[in-house]
Amino acid sequence: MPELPEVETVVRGLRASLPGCRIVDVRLGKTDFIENPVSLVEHLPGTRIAGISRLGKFVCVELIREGPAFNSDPRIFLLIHLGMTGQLTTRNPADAVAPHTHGFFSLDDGRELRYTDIRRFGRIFLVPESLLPAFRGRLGAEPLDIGEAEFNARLGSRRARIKALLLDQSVLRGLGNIYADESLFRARIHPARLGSRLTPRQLRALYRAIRQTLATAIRLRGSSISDYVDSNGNRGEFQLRHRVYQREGKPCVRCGATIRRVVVAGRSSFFCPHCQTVPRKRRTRSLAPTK
DNA sequence: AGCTCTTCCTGAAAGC
DNA sequence: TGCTTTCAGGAAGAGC
Repeated sequence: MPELPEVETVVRGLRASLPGCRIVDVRLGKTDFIENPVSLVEHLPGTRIAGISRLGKFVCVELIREGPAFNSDPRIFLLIHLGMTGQLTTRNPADAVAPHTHGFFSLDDGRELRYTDIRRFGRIFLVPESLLPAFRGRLGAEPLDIGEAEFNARLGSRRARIKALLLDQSVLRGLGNIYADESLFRARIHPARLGSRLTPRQLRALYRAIRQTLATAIRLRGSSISDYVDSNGNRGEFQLRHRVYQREGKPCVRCGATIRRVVVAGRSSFFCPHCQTVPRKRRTRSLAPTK
């Protein structure tokens, strides 16, 4: 499933060849996951791709409407969330169309940008430039940009479980189930521990673990565990480095204990019960000698 | 504030 | 063998 490293890989691939191209035609299949399909067909043809970037798990395509009619607000942003099974690839029109392909964006150089999404958990919508800051404001901080002090403030003050906080896109933007679990393992923190119960040392370890995990995953072009492929249709390799994710019942690479799975924040959470100690239940003072 | 449950969707895997 | 059921999960919304 595409999380920050996968989306970053897709974005880098698209950035290598799309900027400068003009969108000449838009065709859509099923549109129940598209916020306003008519607006795509109306507004995209004729725009030029000025840049491709990533906002959390969103691919952000910067488009410029050229011509005198658009002097006031010429810039629009096409936001694409890949959901669970979304794929964004550049193809030639003659290439076979993969099943569940629901978006075709024809380019003036003859190629086609295609959106494929088996489960249609993705989202596609347009944001005018004037509304982009508001959209960005609803998302949390970029995990690779945030400083340690702000990281501590955002996570260390919260009484929710750390796993829930890592998955909450309004806290940090871009982490999903894989990288949350992998980062917690590397920081030796149990997923059910409360943010406010983390020690300064643990917060530091987590901050570093997230950065290191994401950086390595980007270097290996993401994790391909089900449908993920990059913009050229290639799979990533970070799934080979997973230490806990989907490794229930297997030995911990660090200590040999058996990896376990629990549900935290409604999500499967894989962890090593030896390396990531279970938070202690709150104790009453009954342990003190009664006399 | 934060938790659980539900909804969306499909295909893989488990169950019978 | 083949059909049916269950499950996974990102995000949003409801209800507690």
